Amino acid sequence: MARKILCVAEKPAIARAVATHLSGGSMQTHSIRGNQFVKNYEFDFNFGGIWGSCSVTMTSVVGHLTGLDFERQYKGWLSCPPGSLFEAPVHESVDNVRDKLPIAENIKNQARYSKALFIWTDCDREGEHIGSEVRHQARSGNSRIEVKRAKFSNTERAHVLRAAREPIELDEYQANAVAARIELDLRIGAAFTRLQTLQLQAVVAALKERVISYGSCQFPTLGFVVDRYLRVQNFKPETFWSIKVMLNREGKKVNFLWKRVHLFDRAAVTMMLERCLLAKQTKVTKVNQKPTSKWRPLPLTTVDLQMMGSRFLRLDSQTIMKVAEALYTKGYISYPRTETDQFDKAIDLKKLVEKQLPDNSWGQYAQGLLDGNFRTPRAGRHNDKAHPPIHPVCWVSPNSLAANERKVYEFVVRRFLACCSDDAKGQSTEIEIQYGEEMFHANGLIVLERNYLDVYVYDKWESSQQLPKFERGELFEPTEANISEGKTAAPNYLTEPELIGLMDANGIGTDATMAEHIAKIKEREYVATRARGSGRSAVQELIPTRLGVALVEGYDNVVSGLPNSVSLSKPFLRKEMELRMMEICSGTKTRQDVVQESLDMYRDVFIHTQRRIEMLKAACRKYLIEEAAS
DNA sequence: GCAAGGTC
Repeated sequence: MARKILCVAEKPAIARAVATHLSGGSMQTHSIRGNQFVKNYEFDFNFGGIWGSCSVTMTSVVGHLTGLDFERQYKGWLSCPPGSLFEAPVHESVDNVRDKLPIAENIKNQARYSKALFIWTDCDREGEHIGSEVRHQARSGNSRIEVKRAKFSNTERAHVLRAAREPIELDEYQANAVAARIELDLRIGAAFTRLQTLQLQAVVAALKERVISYGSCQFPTLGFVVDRYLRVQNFKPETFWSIKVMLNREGKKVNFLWKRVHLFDRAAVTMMLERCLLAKQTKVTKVNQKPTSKWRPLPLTTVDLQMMGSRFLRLDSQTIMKVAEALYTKGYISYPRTETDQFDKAIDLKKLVEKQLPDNSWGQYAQGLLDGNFRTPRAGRHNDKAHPPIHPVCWVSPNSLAANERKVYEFVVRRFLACCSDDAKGQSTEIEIQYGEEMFHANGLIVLERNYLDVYVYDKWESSQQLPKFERGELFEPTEANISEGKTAAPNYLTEPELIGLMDANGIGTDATMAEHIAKIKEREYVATRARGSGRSAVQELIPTRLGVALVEGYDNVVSGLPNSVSLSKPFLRKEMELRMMEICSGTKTRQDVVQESLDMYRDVFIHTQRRIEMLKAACRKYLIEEAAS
């Protein structure tokens, strides 16, 4: 067999899974020198039309292979004005940390003897860029090597075999979009970080030796926390009034709620109630009884895992991701970083359900699914075309898991079984009445079939008190009708699941990094966590520190004079960068265009900040000296 | 001593 193909995946686990399928399980495994994670797998495979029978070496990288940095003379913080980092020369090199050099060497050496490089990185934007990094290494060993990539979105056997026989081209546009992102994040992050750190350290003693970093993701993340904090601080409660109608019938109390909910004008409400009382009788205008259901959850994505996890498992998002990664590495659950909330038709879900039969808590439930209760999961609207939704891969005894691992594993399994179940079914009743000119309603619910709720203990859906009988058109005199008074309540401080939801909705960070950004602004002491409530019902809330508030207020003051008022603590700038990346992907803009445009925009803000640096300093003095003293 | 994104 003369021809050799070099396959390179994005991570060791994919290399192993693909090699196993292509070789039918009979590959040879070799460790590489200098890296404990990456392995080379050797076997023969018939690629069909394109390359025919070949010997194959399948290996991997471990995420990005290279990093971008400034030339040496710009590395010292005092070596140049921070603003010059917008233009300073940069270079890409193999990261010397975490044993990446041996991985690069391995690819270069293997490429020497290979006819073709076959890239198996994830089929997303970052994956295309990692593929281009791999290509660069391979070409340094063999400049004439042919380059292809595999198109795949999971490691099901049939799917992998087809991908192996239908190679496509690397998407240069997507790789370029990522290259632009990398350069912008570096230049903008470093320039602003050095500027504000050097300037603010000199103002307040408390900031000496502290790094005050700026990042296009960490600042908007901080902005969300501060925004909510200010809304809580500035909240003024308002009194409102409402009309309540109650009827005693068949020994049951029925409370009717006002259609207007409440008003802030006491006199008006009093007058409305008086008109009701004048009418004496109320008339039933609607009796609506209909079947209703509570939908089973969607297949699990990373964002949902983090949001539901912080809410129900009492773990912060970073812990959840660490634990999920450990479960993935041990082969218990699928890849935990995914945006996909729809299962591919090719996945044999019943086989996965069957694996859970031995479990003491949910084994019986799983059996029920196999005995006829199984339903095809709902399909959400997201598909990253790289990974399936998070699901259990095999059953694992709770005894062999650490406490946090057990919690996360149990959540993943229960969620998966819930997805494969039927919706909960019930009957809802809505009674609407007219009393004078005003409308009121009462709602009832009877849960008839719990279905997925039996296994998905995190959702609550319970029958309300049963309503007595009403008939459309009937008249009755209410037992009570009066005014009730209430006060609007201040919003709560932001919780971690809420913050993740905001980041997700605004495109701040990715599924894999959102937890890191939150951890980063805690590490920088821009925000702190505090428990709201106590015991089992305690919730962690995020509260900005004085420094966090000072930075947001200071920058808002700085840019308030700019014509299109760009705020560094709002998500808009990041969103704009995302839109420009998409333009590179669609071919309407080049990488150079986008880098130039974005740098011009941020350079404006930067120069403005330098000119009005006093406003930033003043905000820090205000919060860190005056307030600390008072 | 800076970023964000991969992954371990």
